[in-house]
Amino acid sequence: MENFDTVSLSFCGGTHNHKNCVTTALDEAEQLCISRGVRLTDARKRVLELVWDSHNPIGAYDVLSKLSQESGKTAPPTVYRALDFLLEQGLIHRIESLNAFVGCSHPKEEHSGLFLICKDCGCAAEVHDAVIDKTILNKTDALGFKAEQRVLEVRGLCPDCVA
Amino acid sequence: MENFDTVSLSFCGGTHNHKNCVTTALDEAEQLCISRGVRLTDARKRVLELVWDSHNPIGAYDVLSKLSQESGKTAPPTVYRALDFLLEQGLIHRIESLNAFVGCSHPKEEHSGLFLICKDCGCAAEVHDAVIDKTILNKTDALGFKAEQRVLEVRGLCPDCVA
DNA sequence: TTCGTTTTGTTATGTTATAACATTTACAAC
DNA sequence: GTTGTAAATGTTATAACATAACAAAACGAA
Repeated sequence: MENFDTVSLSFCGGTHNHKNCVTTALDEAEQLCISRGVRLTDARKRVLELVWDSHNPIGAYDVLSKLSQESGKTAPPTVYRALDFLLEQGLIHRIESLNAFVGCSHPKEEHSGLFLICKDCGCAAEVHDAVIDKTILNKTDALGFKAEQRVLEVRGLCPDCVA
Repeated sequence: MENFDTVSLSFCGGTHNHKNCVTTALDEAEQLCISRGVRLTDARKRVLELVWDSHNPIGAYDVLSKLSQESGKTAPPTVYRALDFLLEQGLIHRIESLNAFVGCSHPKEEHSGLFLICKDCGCAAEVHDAVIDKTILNKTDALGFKAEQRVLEVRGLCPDCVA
């Protein structure tokens, strides 16, 4: 497995051209879906783009309203179905504590990230740490619990908002 | 800090008299609220009892319907207010990935648990592990993120359902 | 007993998510 | 290219989860 000990979505202060992130993510998604033999339809791609466009985690109904603005009346299932597809393919993550979604920048391999959510600016960074993964797995194993999915979210203040 | 490296709510198969758990928890809650100078009113106490009575995590509206059965018409804010109070006092935990609540058996000290949630039987065990706490804190500190609250939930199969 | 605070009641509404079924689209087999 | 089938989308309705706002009651200190 590739080394993921990185902050994949930089904190809000990180000066990066988010447009590039989006383009790259969409291209990767396209390739990935082809290689998996699944269809990244226009609707799904557009939802993925809207999720990425929003720098911060975005709620399903916010995606819905943006979609409605550009395409006329749209109903919740349209959005939820696209989101479900994207979740299945690992192209986005759901932040449980926010009921919101963020793009994933390394969807190739299955993984559970650690999400650092700033209560002040609302930004969310996805972090990976093999030690954390191992530590938690050790614990669940020791208890005879067969772990399948993990939710790990930390709420607090990002470096920019601490300052 | 007391040693919490234990499974505080046993897995569903654990043969324990749950009624005792409930009684003990209610007594403790009573004492704790007195010592903190906050009021564990009848409504709050009853909600706490209902949460404990349910061996598995219980949703706010399930609490509501039980409350309505015994006390006549009850509205959501009644339940949510009680749940909020109990959360503030650390007497219950919220499971984000289930939108549900569980009693906490060691509310004296503030803590963030690890919740093991069985997708089969629906049981949830609260576990504590200082190494996990430290590992995660190390990571957030290293990134300059000031952690305040943590959500750590693992979904899978409990020992009984694996077998 | 009076006053201010906390708690509860009540009504309404906001937010998040899915069920169920009709229609359309993609695409492989012929 | 037509046709059959599966996948995807459209559409309507509703379920599930949560809070805002204001009125009334209960509590407890002065």
